Amino acid sequence: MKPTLQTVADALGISRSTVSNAYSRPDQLSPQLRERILETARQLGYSGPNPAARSLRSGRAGAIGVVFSDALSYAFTDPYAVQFLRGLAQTAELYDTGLLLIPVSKDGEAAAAVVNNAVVDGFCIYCLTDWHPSLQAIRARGLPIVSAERRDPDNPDARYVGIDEAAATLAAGRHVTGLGHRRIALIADWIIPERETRPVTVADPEKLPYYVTRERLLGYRDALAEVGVGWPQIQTVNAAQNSREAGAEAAGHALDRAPRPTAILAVTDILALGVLDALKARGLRPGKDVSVIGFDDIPEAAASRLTTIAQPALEKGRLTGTLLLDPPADPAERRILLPTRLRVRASTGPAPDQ
Amino acid sequence: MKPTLQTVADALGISRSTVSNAYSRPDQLSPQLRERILETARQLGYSGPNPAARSLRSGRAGAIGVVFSDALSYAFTDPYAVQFLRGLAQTAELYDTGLLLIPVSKDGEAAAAVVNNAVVDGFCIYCLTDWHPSLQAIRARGLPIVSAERRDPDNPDARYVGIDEAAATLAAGRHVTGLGHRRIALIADWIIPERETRPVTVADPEKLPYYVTRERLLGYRDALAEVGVGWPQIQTVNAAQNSREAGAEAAGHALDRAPRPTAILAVTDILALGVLDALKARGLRPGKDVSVIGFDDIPEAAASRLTTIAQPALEKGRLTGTLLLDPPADPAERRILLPTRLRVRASTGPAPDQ
DNA sequence: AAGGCGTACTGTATCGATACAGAAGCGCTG
DNA sequence: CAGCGCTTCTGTATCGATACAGTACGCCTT
Repeated sequence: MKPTLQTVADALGISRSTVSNAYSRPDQLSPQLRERILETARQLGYSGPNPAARSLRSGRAGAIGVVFSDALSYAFTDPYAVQFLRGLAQTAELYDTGLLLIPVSKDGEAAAAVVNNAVVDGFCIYCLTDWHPSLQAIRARGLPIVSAERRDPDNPDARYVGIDEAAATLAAGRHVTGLGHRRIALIADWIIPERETRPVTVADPEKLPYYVTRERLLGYRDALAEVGVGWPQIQTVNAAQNSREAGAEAAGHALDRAPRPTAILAVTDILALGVLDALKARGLRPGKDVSVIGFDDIPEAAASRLTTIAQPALEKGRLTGTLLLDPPADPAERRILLPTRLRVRASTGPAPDQ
Repeated sequence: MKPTLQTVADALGISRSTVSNAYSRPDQLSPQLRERILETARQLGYSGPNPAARSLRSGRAGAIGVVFSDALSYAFTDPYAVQFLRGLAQTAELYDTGLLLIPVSKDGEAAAAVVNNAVVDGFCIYCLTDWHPSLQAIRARGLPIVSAERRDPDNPDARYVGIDEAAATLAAGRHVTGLGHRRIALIADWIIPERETRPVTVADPEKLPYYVTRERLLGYRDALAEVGVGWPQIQTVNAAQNSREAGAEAAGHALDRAPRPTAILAVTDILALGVLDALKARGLRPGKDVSVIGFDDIPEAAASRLTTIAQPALEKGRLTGTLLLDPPADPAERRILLPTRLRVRASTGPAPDQ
């Protein structure tokens, strides 16, 4: 039989409450008694209050849940996501809090079940499509939620840390049009719910379901519209997932078609690196024959000389943690928009003469 | 007031147990009643059984704890660690289980507190020095433990997934001595408990406290002994941490000393990449002027043409998860040794004539 | 009609702690 | 020495569920 608080209390002939205080509120008893209690506990092999019981009674969990729409393992494949998580972890550490990574890749019922089972004090949501079934499960829990992405359209007061996605790609788009590019392809994941890499026709980009993809494409749309390139003239290719391979395959669809686009704009660096791979495979020179832009400025982007939009991923993670664990009193400070910056490197250059 | 099981039961005039069964054991009641219960719950805004209460009563937590000795954020910086976690996450996902990342960077008491607060069904331990204070806290919890590293010296029956570290570096060391190298420097983190980058003298490598460093260095020692190079002749440099920068700095200590070593063997790829940086900074050619070996075979290793020892990190993670969540009945199968492979690339070559 | 059996549901004990109100002890004041 | 306030400890109610034994009842045997 595992020892409990009661076991220790009985061994010393004192009250259970006092033993509890020895662990949780050292100021409530004399140091001598506390030391005696801890010593006795050690001898009995009692390892401290049962976390589940403590959590039930106190209402605190000592962990925050991190919910990802994709397979949980995705969290570890994208350097941007890794960087974000690192920031979040840094804050969590400050507050002696654990990070519970929650997989929600399954169907609705299973996803909700996992969310409902999580012993946490709050949720950080991240890369969730607007319609994801786990979202309503998360809301139903009634715990604090911080979006690491966007203002909650249903609840404008909800906390979030984000960037102005559309403004970022607007600037990048202007860079490209300024270089004379007019024949342009856009590559993104989650344009369509299906996981297929293929050209798609998007009637109205405002209606795209996944926030990040939608906003970034809208920024590019607006930049191109400024120079008279209408949305229907822009080729869009869906990538099955956010991976280098999918990016390369998607780029293939754009490149192996005449006339070839002079610029390919991807919504993430991972996809853009795939585009560079596709160029290389075809003997095309980035920034000369075809210009390429990514998003995130992951470390590999600099090494590959990829023009991209930098966003402060680590800071985003840190602030997300702060909003969750120690939110500022002023509600206005609970909504944070971080700056982005266009990083021009060798992968963009003047549009080639045709 | 948040609704509870009782609220729902009262609303329907049925027993609390039945409502509980509707969620946890659907086979115990008729589908019609179950549907009515779930519907009522929905209307009352009841989001399912409270996880802490459920966990307390049932004894199950639906999460496994992952404990790191270093700052929690370290988990996300080393590609090897990331790969391992990915594998672990894949298995966790199969069992609808979350992954609780536990920071144990603090002093003993704080580290133990965090471990004792974790609502988990088991622990995966990983990169913990043998003496780490959280270790005994983890053991005291009495939950299943899987080491992602090594056989537990105190309990040979304990589950683990590991590799034969010493055999791996023995093979790598023979590769180096076969190329004629005799003047050799070893670079490792955790040779000494202090976080300082500097040359150190290790009287007896068998006594090094950190398992991985110890075993890998012992393999190299044995390989060198085979060609008559004794331990005292080998230069050892401690790296303050497992980072590229520390690797470069450590390599500096070895390189800026006459006579210069012809081979530098590092215990991780991250450190070895730093060594390559240091060579570059000095105009030295890897594999010609100085040979370099790493360990892990992270993706960057191939890109940098680094000779290294590959270990199946993803598989290690997956199997660790399986041992924790669904251990094989046969105890012998609970101890797994995975294969490693020497990957010879351009960073090693014949020892230069002097 | 008595007996047996399976299904569907109920009721109570219990998981292991914390919250909170209250009691005891003790030194100090006037 | 009564009265007060402080510190230290006690005792009971409670957190929200699950386990498990037990009841009720319909249906089939014999």
